[in-house]
Amino acid sequence: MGRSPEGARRGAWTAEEDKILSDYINKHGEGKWRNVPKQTGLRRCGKACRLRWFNYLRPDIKRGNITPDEVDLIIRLHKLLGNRWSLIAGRLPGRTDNEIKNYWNTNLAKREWRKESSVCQNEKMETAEAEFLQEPELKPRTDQDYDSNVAIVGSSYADLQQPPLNSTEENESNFLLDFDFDFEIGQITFSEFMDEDFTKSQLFEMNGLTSESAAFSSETTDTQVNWNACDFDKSSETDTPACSSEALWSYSDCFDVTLDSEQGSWRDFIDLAEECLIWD
DNA sequence: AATTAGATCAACCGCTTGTGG
DNA sequence: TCCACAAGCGGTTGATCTAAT
Repeated sequence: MGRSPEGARRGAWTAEEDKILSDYINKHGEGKWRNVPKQTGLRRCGKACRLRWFNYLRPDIKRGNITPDEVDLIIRLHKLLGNRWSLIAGRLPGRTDNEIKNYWNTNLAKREWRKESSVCQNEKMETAEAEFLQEPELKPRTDQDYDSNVAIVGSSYADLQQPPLNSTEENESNFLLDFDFDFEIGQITFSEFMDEDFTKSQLFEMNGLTSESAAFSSETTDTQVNWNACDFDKSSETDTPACSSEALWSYSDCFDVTLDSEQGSWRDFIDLAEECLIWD
């Protein structure tokens, strides 16, 4: 869609316009936004109607200040996802992508930038490297953890932080710095996700692929993984403790994560996963 | 009280993606 | 496979508010 059609009103919405739009959506449901102005008489383009509904009129919109918990989550999600506001908003019930984007640009971006710039460049490099290479701190599992539906991820993923056992210095570096994957999950358990999807050898088996260097993909009934140029090899493991969590991780969006020294470590990713599990 | 600068956020715009014929 | 249309997304704009002078 391009510019607003000739004659369409622009600028702030009036209470009357809001009521007309709300009444229409409540009666007919969302969708067919182009029809909305025609059928309601609103002098707004369909796109503007959609935006107004999603960002302001929806009944489940949460009003009021962003809480410290939400701020923390936004920062962590942004670290992993970048400016993918819609994805970030999807993990903050009642918040819109526009709201989060505005909040980031007016509050957090500057704060994060100041934090970043206060660290000496050399120090920063050392810290990032140290964090990246650090062993993950595995949380002890307790009954309370299960009761509160907090997912505790076991040591099955700890191995993911390790370079391939037979790695050379060169591909170890690639593993740590250039690991890149896309995945799309319908609804699987976290243990399935961790134990199955991250096993390159299994994926190769599933696809009958043999080339270590080729990009490859796997499709099962509920999981799709596209994995590129990964040097990870888990096949040499003899004992992989099962992940303790049986919580479902429901995540229907395509979730792109690039794990490199700039964006974060495996630990960041696992932290994020835990956040998701707590909500679900 | 008036002016100005900076902050905020709703709304807009252009582009991309998804879908159906 | 192509095309047209609808929907979604993220960057940007500009009106309004607020604090400082």
